[in-house]
Amino acid sequence: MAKLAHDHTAEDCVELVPIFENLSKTDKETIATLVTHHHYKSGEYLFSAGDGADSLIIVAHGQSKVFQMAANGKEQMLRILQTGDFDGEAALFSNSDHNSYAEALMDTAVCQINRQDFQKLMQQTPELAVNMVNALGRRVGQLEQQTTEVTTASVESRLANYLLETSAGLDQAVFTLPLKKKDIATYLGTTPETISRKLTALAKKGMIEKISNNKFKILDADRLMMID
Amino acid sequence: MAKLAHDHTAEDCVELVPIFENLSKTDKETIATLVTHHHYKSGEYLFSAGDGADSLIIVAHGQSKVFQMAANGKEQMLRILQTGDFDGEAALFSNSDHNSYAEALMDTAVCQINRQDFQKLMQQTPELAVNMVNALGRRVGQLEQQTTEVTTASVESRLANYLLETSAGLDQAVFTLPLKKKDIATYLGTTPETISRKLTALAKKGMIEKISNNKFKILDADRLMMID
DNA sequence: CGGAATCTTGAGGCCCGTCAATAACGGTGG
DNA sequence: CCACCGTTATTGACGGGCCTCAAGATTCCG
Repeated sequence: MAKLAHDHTAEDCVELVPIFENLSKTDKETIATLVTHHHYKSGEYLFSAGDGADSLIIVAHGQSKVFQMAANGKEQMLRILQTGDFDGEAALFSNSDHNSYAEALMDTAVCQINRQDFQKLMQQTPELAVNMVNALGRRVGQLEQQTTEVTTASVESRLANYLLETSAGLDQAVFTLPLKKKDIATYLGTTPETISRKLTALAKKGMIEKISNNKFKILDADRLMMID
Repeated sequence: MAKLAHDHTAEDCVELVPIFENLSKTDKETIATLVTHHHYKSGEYLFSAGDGADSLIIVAHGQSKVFQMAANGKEQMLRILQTGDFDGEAALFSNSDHNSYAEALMDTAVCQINRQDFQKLMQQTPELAVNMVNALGRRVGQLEQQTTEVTTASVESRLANYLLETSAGLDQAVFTLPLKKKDIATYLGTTPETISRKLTALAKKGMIEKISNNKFKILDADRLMMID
């Protein structure tokens, strides 16, 4: 069989994912047998609020956004799922529904493990459970950070931090924003118009340089960090 | 020894706390030997940002608030620790520091378990690790909810929800707010002045009745729920 | 190349934060 | 029990940050 870009086997999934790290070879093989695969094209939904949540989802390849929809129709993005990330705390509890949506931002391959299988796995493999505890602990920390920033810092400050993090993650001075302005906006709890305005404001102050509408260069990281 | 209000033994702690539920008697006894106790008076700090985080903290009795301090000096409350709640995802990782503060709102008794002991416990007792995964999963859900509300809903709406939740928790029509306005404010991501104003606004609209400055009665729960 | 989606820019307004002064509360000690 | 003082709450005036609405420019992708 030809090796294609979307050709992922169960073993790939298990190898890729941090929560399965440092498990024994036999454990990994067991897990591989329990995993099912799905592919989603850009724009398709991995799940929607109200869907029954009966499995843990792991992103093997690609990128998806997870967001909630408030009563007034506003979106709030909660996180971007990258390769190796998982979602499904909801899936851990019996009879719970998703309260958020996950939409593929590009073609995305995911692995799923059924709730019951996963619970059994954790019972049999304490290492796995400990890995989960660590991963969830990290996530709690991130969310606490996000909550605090969104309520205490100005949009300009949040945007500056976002730019710094993004460029650091991509590890290059000139970088392309990986998201549309609308998505950046819901991530930072604001609107596309405001993002647009603040970006030109930062450029005018000489902290960043605008190469194209979604390509930027950090000019003065120190000042970006100090925006109130 | 006389039985005093603050007279809690290690067994009490283990019995009280959900994450130790459905463990075997011998497991619980083992845990009891690993636990140390501390008492804090109202206003004292259980820990502060920057402190080394080397143990998991469990509230055996009392109430404490956990909050972060933003760069500009603003507080953001993250949660209230009640009897049976624990904090310390930070404590799960080696060499990590607390990034938040915990202050006792009343006299509070806590149990602590050393990080290494707790990690070992989870390895030996998969049940415990699974309980932790469930507790952290629930917490992730709460935080996602808090993030979404704080960015998408108006202060009036957030306050209305807070009143509904609080009265539901206390299970009585007339209820006393368990927090000072300043604390409610940092919890909802606003200011005491705004809380004050919104409360009188809600009263003026006939949705609540103000009995005293911190005693209220819900008059129209349906309308409270529908505030945009 | 053409249409749709995204982005930009402007004008206007409102929610809410800030500052400040007064009032109410709560605990303490005489 | 009351006077006292620090903390907390209330109310007003004001301003600013950001959202909304709308129109035009640009980009994207088939």
